[in-house]
Amino acid sequence: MTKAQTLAKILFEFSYFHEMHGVAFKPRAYQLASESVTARGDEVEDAWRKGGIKALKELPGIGQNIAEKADELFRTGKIKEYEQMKKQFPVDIWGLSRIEGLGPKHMLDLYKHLKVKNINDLKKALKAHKIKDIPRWGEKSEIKLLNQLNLMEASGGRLLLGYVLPVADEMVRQLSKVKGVTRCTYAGSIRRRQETIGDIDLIATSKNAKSVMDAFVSLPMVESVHEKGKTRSSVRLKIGIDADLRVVPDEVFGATLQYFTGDKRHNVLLREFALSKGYTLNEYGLYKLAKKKATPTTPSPSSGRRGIGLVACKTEEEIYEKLGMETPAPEIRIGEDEIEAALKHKLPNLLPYGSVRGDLQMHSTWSDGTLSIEEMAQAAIKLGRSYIAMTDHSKSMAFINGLDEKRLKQQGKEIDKLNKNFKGFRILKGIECDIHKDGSLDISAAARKELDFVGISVHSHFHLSREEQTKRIIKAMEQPNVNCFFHPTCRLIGKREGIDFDMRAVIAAAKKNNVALEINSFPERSDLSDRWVRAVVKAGAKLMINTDAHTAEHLEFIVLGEAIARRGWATKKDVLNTKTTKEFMAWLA
DNA sequence: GCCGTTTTCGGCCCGACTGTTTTCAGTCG
Repeated sequence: MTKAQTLAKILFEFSYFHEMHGVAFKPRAYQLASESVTARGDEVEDAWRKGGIKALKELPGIGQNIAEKADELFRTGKIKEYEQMKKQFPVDIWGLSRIEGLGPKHMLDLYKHLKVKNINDLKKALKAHKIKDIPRWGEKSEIKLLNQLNLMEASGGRLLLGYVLPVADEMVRQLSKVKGVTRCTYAGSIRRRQETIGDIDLIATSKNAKSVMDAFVSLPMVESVHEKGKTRSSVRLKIGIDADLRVVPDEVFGATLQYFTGDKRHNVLLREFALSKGYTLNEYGLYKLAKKKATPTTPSPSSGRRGIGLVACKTEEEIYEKLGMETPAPEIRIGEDEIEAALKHKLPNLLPYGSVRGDLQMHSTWSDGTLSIEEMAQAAIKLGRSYIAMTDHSKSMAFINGLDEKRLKQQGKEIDKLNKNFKGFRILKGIECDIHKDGSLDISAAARKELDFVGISVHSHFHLSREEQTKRIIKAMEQPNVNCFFHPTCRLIGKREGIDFDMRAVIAAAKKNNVALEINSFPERSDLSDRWVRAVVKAGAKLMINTDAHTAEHLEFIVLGEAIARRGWATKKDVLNTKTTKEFMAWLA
């Protein structure tokens, strides 16, 4: 954990601690401060280094008291008040809070009655069926808690792509600098851009494998070493997953990359197909078999290295080509119909990374964002966007200062003013408009008409019946001046299942009403998922890829959304915000 | 504990659902 992460965690724990004791207002203050620190990361410590407590107080949500605590942490590595609090309440608040539905009051109950301090204690208590006997708890609460624990653990051990990718990039960067390394990259689920990652697979080519291994096990992000061999090592990373490194000779890089990129099902299908054509495929290359009939044993790596019957190994493209097919992009290697399409040379021309020109969902300090409209715009310009839509929340979201029609109008004036100063960049006046239970919208038709862009989304009534939910969403889509349906399923990976509705009916309604479906790039959301993207593409409806940014750094999530689009076989024409500003405005009109 | 072109003191804006209860506490967004 970086110091900023530690600080964010401590502030979060203070928030829960105060909340469980019924303290007013402090919980929210600590919560906001925690989020503010999380959003800014290492910038917080940088600010402190430059300007001490005074600089810390400049950050939103941080006043005298919290600035002093941060100062104490940065100077001494500890916060006294926090240590005292932990003595009084030695509970892993941070860890337990990952369980959905387990809030501060319940945590206090569990500790007071059953001395539950962490996940392990909780499991024991659940097993002994002791939880239902706590006052105000019952059979159902116990079952629900067990289910939520299981749901969290099912996703546990896997981390979201968006948070693993920077670590993997940094490992590749550092290993590439090691003397003797010719090439280094990641393969596996990261290269395929799966939404969650179980471990990091790295490949390097070098004539001096040992020096690469030495460097690998002593990388700063490594916590401990499982094994260290001549060509393969495995380590535990500080972020809580493993990383494996394989070192091979440079000549066989393509074969190794193909082999370790997977996925498993894709490779099985590909190897079966190779066998049927009289080849065999392993991590050292594609080999022609001597006899027509396939040998039951896999050729040993040593025979592979000697190159007996070697047909291809330098690049992936060479291997796929010798097998008579196009090379499927890593993102679509899932062992379904991609090999068939590759053989027919009918693979789609996937949306290239960097195609998105406009980002159409983001938040400012007008609702729950951390930066002003201008700051968000400047950050978007820096990333090369041509246009953005400012889509703060609507009034139903009162707890985060959602906008009513009046404030929306005021915000529009601010945007008009800002737009006058931009050249080749435009802020669209937008809203993230709540869909009410009955499918009506939170912002009036008259007010929507004044906006450039309207996104609609579900933030309430997650548990309607499938029929009601479908009806509600379609009714919302049929309203005038609606352009995009934001994070359609509302799922949060590892935390919350999506809402239940008839997706195909909604896709059809989207097409009919000219409403785009969003690919929300925020790592926890990744919503729509790759599977639904493919359904949208097949149905001929349109997509938009947005970040849902609440701060500047979030704007960089767009590549994650592009990855989802690629995994869903989307091309440039399927995604509306690949259009130029002029084209996009024309579409809106 | 934070915040301030309505305040340096006095606000901090809600509403639904669930599970436990016969009136409400806890959680979420």
